[in-house]
Amino acid sequence: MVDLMIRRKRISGDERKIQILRSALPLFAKKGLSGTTTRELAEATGVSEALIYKHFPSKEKLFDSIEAYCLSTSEANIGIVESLEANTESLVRCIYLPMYTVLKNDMVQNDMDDKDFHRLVVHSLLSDGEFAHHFLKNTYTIWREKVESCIVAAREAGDITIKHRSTSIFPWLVQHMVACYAYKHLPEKNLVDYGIENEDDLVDEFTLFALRGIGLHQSAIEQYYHPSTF
Amino acid sequence: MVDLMIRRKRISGDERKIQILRSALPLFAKKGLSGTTTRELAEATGVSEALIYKHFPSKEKLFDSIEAYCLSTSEANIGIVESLEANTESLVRCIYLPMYTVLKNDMVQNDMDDKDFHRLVVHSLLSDGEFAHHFLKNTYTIWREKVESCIVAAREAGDITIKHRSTSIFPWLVQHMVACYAYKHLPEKNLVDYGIENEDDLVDEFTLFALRGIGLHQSAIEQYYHPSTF
DNA sequence: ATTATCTATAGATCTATAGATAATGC
DNA sequence: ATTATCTATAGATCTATAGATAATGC
Repeated sequence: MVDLMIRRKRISGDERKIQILRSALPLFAKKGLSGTTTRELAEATGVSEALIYKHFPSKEKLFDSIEAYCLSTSEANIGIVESLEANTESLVRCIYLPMYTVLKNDMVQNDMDDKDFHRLVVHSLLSDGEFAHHFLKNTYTIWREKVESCIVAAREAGDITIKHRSTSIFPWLVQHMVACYAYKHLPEKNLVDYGIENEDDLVDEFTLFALRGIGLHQSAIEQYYHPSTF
Repeated sequence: MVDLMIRRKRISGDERKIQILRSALPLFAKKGLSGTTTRELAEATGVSEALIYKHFPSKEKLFDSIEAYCLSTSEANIGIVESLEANTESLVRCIYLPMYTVLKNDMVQNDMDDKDFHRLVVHSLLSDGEFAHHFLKNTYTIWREKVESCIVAAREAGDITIKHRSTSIFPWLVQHMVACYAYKHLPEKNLVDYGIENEDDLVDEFTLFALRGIGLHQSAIEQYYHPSTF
């Protein structure tokens, strides 16, 4: 009762705090706030439950901290997008980018962090949507504005001639395509069969569908869509 | 301790069972299996917790029964789709149908059942995906096959000329568009701004985007897309 | 007699805290 | 001396069952 205490390696408070955040993330992502117990959280980090409460006042606050942590560490490929000029070529690149990022990441790697991030977003859709809102804002706002200005430029260049009621709908529709792809790939079970094996071909088809959907002329698509050079 | 027992109106076992299923559905949909307590389930139906266990052996089995109940009562507009001939006009109608169904339902009515159904699907995406799988199969299989055969017919009629790697990808992309629309509208918080107020206009833009994305010629779209007559 | 329903409660588990102990760094 | 960590446990809550009681239908 005295010297049986099993002690882990002692590390600094800040280090341990981040360790807890990191090991709690996949648990909360998969089982949600209510589905994860403090016992599981402690086991995942390899510490006692009491230690978790030294760093976070409650399970809820730990969950909140994880969301904040995720948002702070997610800086999309914004730099690339920001530097693009507003023209038809950039439009093609802008549409290709999220398709490539999401479809290739989710298929190829076992990059569980990406999946868990999406799971947190989906959990948020089932609660108040706050986290989903911040995620969409962080990740997509600049990209969306760029897409819109490129659509305007493409129209001025004569590469789009059909009438649009709104340009802002298109980036959202593209986002919907990739988001739903990601969501449907969260479970192990295969939910969709696109009839396309090759990942690059799938990215192609998603991108071409979207570009046609936006109303970009086939000639412009053929001129500017060369994924091998992106 | 003897005659203080508060008794509800006594109804038949089968009736009560369905009553429990129905009042448990919105709870499970919103808070998930682990987030809903037996106490809440009992209160929602207005019976004791013990009575719930007379009808269902466990909370998990009750949840399973709710999923089964939902699947059994969801018969999409399959009849309409099945009767359509495979041609370009049917393609346009087929794409319009889910857009109209989901976008109008979710926006106009306070038809909470539809939202809760989607919530159950989303919860399923966070677990094993079984329910989502059955939902997709039930609701979309016949529709998907019709869309594919219509695409083939439209190509034969000369209304689609671009090459496709696969026809089966297109119904899925359309499904993704409406599914993600529904998911993003689950929380009260407004997550997306399409820049279009009018619901019919929004259905239009979704549908036209998809039809163009499939590669249907603009002339065919103009010829066949007349939502007011659908 | 059978069925629907309740009260009461056991036993498990979960969240959170109190208080002790060992390692670290000044 | 301060900090990191643990054990032990209180108190709440949750799932599920046992057993009693009242209403129904034959």
